[in-house]
Amino acid sequence: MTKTKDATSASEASESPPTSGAEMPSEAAQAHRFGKARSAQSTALLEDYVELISDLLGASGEARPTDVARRLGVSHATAIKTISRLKREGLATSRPYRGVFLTEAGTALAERVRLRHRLVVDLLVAVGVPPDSAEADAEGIEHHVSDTALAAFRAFLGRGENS
Amino acid sequence: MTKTKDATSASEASESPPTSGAEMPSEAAQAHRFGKARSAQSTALLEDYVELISDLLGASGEARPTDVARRLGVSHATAIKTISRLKREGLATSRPYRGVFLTEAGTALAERVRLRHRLVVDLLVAVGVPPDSAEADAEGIEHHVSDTALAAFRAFLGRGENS
DNA sequence: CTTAAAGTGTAGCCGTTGCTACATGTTGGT
DNA sequence: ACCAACATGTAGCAACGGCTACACTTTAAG
Ligand SMILES: [Mn+2]
Ligand SMILES: [Mn+2]
Ligand SMILES: [Mn+2]
Ligand SMILES: [Mn+2]
Repeated sequence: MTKTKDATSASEASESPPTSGAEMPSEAAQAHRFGKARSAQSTALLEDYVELISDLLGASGEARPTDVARRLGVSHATAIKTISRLKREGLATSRPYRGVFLTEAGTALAERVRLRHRLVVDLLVAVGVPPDSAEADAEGIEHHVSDTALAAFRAFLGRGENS
Repeated sequence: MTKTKDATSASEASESPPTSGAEMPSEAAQAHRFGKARSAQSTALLEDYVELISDLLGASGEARPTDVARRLGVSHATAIKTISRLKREGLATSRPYRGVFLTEAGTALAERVRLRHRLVVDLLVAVGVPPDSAEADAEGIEHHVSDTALAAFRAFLGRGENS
């Protein structure tokens, strides 16, 4: 390697910590925030599946893996694998060739997720986002909105804790 | 197995597609939305790394892998592996034991991400979300806000295309 | 009833993002 | 100059979420 260490000669004089710009949050606080965002990501997929299955059940009485896959834009194999994760986590049930259904926990989650989805879309529209964009962005945003923020959204929209 | 097929006897009469509730979006549109949310997820991590590295460089002149790891709340091995992905994608450079730096592309991305982050926080606060919650939620939300929505946010906040 | 189409399930692959454990390099204190 | 502490890098593991390919079952057409 012949390490020509002296390469660092010119730049080592001014190692001034600028300290000028904006403050950075504490390490602990920042790590906690990033951790929350990561864990939200891990549940986002489950939430989308449960909400979609609930919609399909409500609209046509059944939720077949292929329909779920087509709506999500993934292969049926992927959908089936994720549905088996839903079952593992107690959110859904399914018997071979008989479609997917939601457990009580799954139904409750779907309800919460559906309300949250609508609230997020409504808030985006209320601040001026075009409806199509609002609907598209909400699909990702919804999974990262805390209950605290949801309450604020409701207040802003002039709804008293319902809807 | 002895498949007693007649088990489906009682329930097969009313296979009415309710069709009553809310309309569902078209399969294609919905799949497209979910796909966008998925791809946003895949860049979210890169965005957070780049923004954080930029912050560290601005605040102290250097961004060491261990600092990045502590701020993100992950192990240093994880941080190093992701940093190597940043390098692979042309966003960062680093020489062993010498810290991480951003390429021009990385710097540009960091700038965009920082502005977007601030805009999202400001909008959340403007609609009544407490600052701490706004900051925490923004960390996840930011990665799913389209340029269209950002423009609407700016307009809502009364800022003409800057900041 | 027979057969083709559609749906379902399984297996095996890959890339990403975590982790722990261990090995190696750098640096500061004495 | 030395050694201990710290930082960095590497290896190997696991879970997740994609995919394609193939096998099987159910449903629909004729
Ligand atoms: Mn969603
Ligand atoms: Mn949704
Ligand atoms: Mn973020
Ligand atoms: Mn951010």
